[in-house]
Amino acid sequence: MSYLNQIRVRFAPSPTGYLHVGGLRTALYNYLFARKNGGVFVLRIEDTDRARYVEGAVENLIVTLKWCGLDYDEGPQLGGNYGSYIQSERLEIYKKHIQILIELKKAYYCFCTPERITELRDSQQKVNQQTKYDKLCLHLTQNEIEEKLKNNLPHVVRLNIEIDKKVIVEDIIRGKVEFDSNLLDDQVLLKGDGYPTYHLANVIDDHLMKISHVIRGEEWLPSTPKHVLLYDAFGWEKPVFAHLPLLLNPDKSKLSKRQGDVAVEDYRSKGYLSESLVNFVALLGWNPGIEQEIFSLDELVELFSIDAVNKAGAVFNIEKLNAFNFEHLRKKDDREVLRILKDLLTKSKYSNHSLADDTLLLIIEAMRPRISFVKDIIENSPYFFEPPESYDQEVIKKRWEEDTPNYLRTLAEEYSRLNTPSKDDYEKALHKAAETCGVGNGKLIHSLRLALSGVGGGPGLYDILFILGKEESIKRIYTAIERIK
RNA sequence: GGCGCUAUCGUCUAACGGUUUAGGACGCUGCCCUCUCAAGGCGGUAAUACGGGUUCGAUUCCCGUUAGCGCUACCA
Repeated sequence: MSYLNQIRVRFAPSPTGYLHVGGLRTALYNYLFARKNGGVFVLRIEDTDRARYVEGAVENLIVTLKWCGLDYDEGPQLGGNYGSYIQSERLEIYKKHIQILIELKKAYYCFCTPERITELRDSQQKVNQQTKYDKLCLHLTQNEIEEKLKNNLPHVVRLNIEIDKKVIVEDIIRGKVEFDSNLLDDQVLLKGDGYPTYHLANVIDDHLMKISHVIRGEEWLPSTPKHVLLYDAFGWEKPVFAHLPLLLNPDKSKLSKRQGDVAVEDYRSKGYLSESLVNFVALLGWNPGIEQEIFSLDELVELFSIDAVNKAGAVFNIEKLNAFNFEHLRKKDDREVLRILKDLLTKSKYSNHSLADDTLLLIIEAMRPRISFVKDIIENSPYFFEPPESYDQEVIKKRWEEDTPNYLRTLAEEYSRLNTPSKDDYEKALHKAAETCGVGNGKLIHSLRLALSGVGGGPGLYDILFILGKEESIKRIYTAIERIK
């Protein structure tokens, strides 16, 4: 009877300072798998590399995960029955287990200096051999080992890989993958500083934390046979493996910093909605087989199936992410967009604007089909927050004629007679002014737009008038007459 | 170099041997709508890497070639 019948998965990042989008995808698939199957989602921090530790990284990771909506059931700050969930706090556990391995002769002390290892590797490389430790220290006698240990000689502990063995990795996504043990290196399990390597720590923790499914990136596939050997050495039941396809740069290499943003935090600060990022990343390597593409996190949980995950890597395509953001922004509640907009305004040069929420809501309504980001409201239509600083030359050339000032004056006079006008009133008054001038509406419409906004495009003209209000609109008309040409 | 993984439009993908003139989305693009810019509606563009098998029939199964990627640390 398996003791892994309760579904328990984990996301096990190392605290390097930020959450990589590839990491987000891995975390998301783990989360979706757990939620879909009534399992438990564990967060575990793999901080066994002291050199790479970044202050505050764990806290940041948790904040970012939370922003994405991925709440974990056990982990740092939350606790659980299998803690600690931070590997640097589990050193004694690893030491205890490494002793078992040594007694079993599945692992052995190695006193070789880093220099010797480097030399060995170099010489192997020179003759195009695979690089591998030569098991020199495996042949030390018990006395020699004890002597060296007594003298506190620096050492590591290595996995003793058996020769001539076929190691099979069973993977949900890729099927059976076979490795020849003769090609596997005697991996360091316990480092000179007493910390375990990933290989040792992840196997021990996954076992102790009763992880049933290891869902992680494909870059781990080549080292999985070592993990399998470790499970076998301990006599432990193996979890089910699922190696996810990689997220790729446009040039198809593994997604990296050099070719754009990779931190979830970067996308967050650029104004992407977490829903968009999560939705987009979910569809990189998986899809539910229906034509719908826009999903909430809950819908993803409902639809998710680990069996449907693809094998091939997927390019992280910003253009499509932007389209997802457009879609999610359209679906977002008015009040939430308002909250975001007000927050952005506070940080902008319009921080002392005096627009009421109702007016901002009108602006949001007018701009929503024209933007992919909330910040675009401020960037694309600054005229809602301040009078135009300049007027688009192209539009002037095309729409501003000799008689335009006269038409606009007539229009302004018409508008000044209005009393708390509606959009409709603005339109009717414009028609009337055009008639008075004996010209088509178009002669007024385009030049009026230019006078009000300084540009040639944007929301409906009467929407702009209504949002700006009568006084401001008239003021802008006269200003434009003065300033243009 | 060795080992491993992968291979459908430019990109993300659908097709779980036959319902396929290979479907959708993004991008690009044409038309319509229209006070502009968008949005929206209706179209268009563009793919099974190559070669062998298996089969009555291969995008789908097998083998090889090629290409891409990953791993090859006392990093994860």
